[in-house]
Amino acid sequence: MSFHWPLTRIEKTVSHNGKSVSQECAMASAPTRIRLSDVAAAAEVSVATASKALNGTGRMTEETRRRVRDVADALGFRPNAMARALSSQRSLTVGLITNDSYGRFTLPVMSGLSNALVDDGISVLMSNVEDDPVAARRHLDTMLDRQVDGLVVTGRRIDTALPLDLAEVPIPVVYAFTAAPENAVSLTADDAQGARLATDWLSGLGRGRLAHVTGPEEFAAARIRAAAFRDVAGPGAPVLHGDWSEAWGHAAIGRLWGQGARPDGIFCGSDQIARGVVDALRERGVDVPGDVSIVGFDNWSIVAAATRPPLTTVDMGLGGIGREAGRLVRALIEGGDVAPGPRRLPCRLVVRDSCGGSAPAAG
Amino acid sequence: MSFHWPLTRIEKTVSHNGKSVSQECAMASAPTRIRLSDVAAAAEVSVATASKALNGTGRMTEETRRRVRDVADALGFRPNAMARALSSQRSLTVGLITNDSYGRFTLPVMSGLSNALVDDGISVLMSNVEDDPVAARRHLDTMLDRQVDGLVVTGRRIDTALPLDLAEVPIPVVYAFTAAPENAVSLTADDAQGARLATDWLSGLGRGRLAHVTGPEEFAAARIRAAAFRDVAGPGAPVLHGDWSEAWGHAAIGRLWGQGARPDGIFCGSDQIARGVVDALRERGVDVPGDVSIVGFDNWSIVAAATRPPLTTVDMGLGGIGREAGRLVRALIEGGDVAPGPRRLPCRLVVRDSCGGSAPAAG
DNA sequence: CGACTCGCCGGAAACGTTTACGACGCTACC
DNA sequence: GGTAGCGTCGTAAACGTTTCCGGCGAGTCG
Repeated sequence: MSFHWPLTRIEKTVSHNGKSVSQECAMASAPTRIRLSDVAAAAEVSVATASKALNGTGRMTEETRRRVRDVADALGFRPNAMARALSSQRSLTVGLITNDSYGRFTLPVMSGLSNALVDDGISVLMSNVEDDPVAARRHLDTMLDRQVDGLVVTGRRIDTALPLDLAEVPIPVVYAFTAAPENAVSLTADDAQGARLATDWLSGLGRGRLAHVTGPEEFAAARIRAAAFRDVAGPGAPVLHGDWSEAWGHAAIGRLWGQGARPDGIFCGSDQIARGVVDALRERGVDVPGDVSIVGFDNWSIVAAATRPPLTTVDMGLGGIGREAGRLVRALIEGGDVAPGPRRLPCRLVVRDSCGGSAPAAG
Repeated sequence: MSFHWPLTRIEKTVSHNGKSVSQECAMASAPTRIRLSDVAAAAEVSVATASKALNGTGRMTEETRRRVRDVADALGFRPNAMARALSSQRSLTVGLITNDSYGRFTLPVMSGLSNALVDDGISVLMSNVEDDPVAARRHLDTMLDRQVDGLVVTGRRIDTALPLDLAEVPIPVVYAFTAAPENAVSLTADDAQGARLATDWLSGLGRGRLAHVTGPEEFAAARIRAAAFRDVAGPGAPVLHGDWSEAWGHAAIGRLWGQGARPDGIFCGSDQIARGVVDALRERGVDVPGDVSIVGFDNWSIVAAATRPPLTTVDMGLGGIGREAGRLVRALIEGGDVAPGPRRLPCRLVVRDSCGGSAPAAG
């Protein structure tokens, strides 16, 4: 049921002290929002009862409750969130802080988060703090002034922490897709499972000489994925660390081919790397996916789809991470006990054309 | 001055009815925020005076005002935004609605917006409404419940409108970088100026046979840029409309070269198109920037920097658009008279390597 | 038939600000 | 010295909810 501003006059029947007064409020020019007291008056109950009726609290005849609800619906009543917040000491608001200036990771997370919370009437207060601690502190303070009930922190990539110390913040904090303190509630993609998914897919297609081209070894995600890759592909399978760029993907092919290693399946640590790899192979006259199958990571569709051929890649489900962050922060706010520590959400494989074949034999 | 939670005990000196009572509130476990009444008590004035002192309203001795301010600082007082909102009927909050799921355009805008507003204590409530009108309505209603003072609407590209009718919304709306109703306050990049910048740059480098490869003609931005391009390059200069993709840039080169037209300067409607163009030229053995100079549009650094050679491109200043949107929405909220209609903010050229040469002769 | 119980509902006090209005003390002038 | 006038500050009523607690009606049992 959606709310529309009252464009007509509204009859308020106020019954007070036994005598019933009918008054009319003209709202041609400045439409006043319906207040709870208006609903109460129209339903001929007290404000207290109206509040309880609508919130499902308190005890009263089912008939009364229904009547209040019907009246509220008819009048298009929507509670004033400010008043509600002031009174209940809960703002029904969570803050989302990010340092991902491009939004590539953050926006899907924020979207999942806000969708997970909007049905509870919770909205998301967002701000982007570059890497300036002072500005970050100012944004955080503004959120705290606004009595946010919880905080979600996200970032541009795992391993780059925000310039903020949230240890003393008096509200629940959930870290999503960013570096988190040891004992915090945090959420990331399951890199190991994602890497296995990719590697299994390659070997399922009959690719036996696998290689992994990925980001810097300092990144936990890169290390975890590399380890999972070796679990499947064998301890001797080559793993090349570089940076997260196309240029590195390009260079890595030069290095592999220069060494005479000729993998027939390459799992890449990001779609950008994969794109560099595919381009380098094409330039060398190596056919993808004929000669070599490629799997990327991120499912950054703008890159994955523009690559020729379009990339088969691992999707981290950022939206899902956002939704789960919403669930967790809500649980924490409501006082539920949520075990601290990292949580990993499964990735899924998005199949496009860069691997050839169809499903692996095993199905 | 940043706010830190009080970790020590706080002496409150309450003077009431002439007699002064000193009481102590222990806050070892649950730190209570300092309220205005605490400040007032400590400064030995009334709550009203304290409020006026801190807000710079009302009249009082400069000494009193300073004393209250000093006490507030010392106590680390931060006003409760909910109470303030309820009382003053202004939530000090603006909503940002987008339908840009990737965040490529939206996040810079939101960042500029929130930075423009944070110093006034205004924060940004954000939500991403895909293209579902029902969900969009729900998000909007939640924001209105929260009494947002204004709304900024942004999108993934000019010309795709949000599935929302904001005509009846009782608060100011500013459209930033998205399709807007005729008489609304809206903000976009100055496409004509940006296109002239690019084209001038190319001819300044001595390129005389210019072409323009851009997005669909249905997009106003594409039409405007094309017109500006022809203003500079001459009415006969070829303009090729396609979609906003790399593939189209690639294909466009095939078409141009197939026709025997051999431009020596190409202005592209997006960095993605430019990338396709550059790749296609390389594949044909045409040297960029030796034989042909390329200019892109968007300064999407992740694409522009990954292209070989890195793209010289037009930056639309999305952050600036966000900041200006903040200024405008604040002005509207404060009742200032802002002329309706579209506003265009200047673009700037970011010079990388895809044009060769250095600055044009004219400087 | 009266008292006790129980369930439904209402009165009123919060929540922490802002702000209209009025009181009070001071100076200055007649 | 009384009073007008001005400038400071305090009292109290908002803002729109939630929630504690108590009253009051009806039903039941002695």
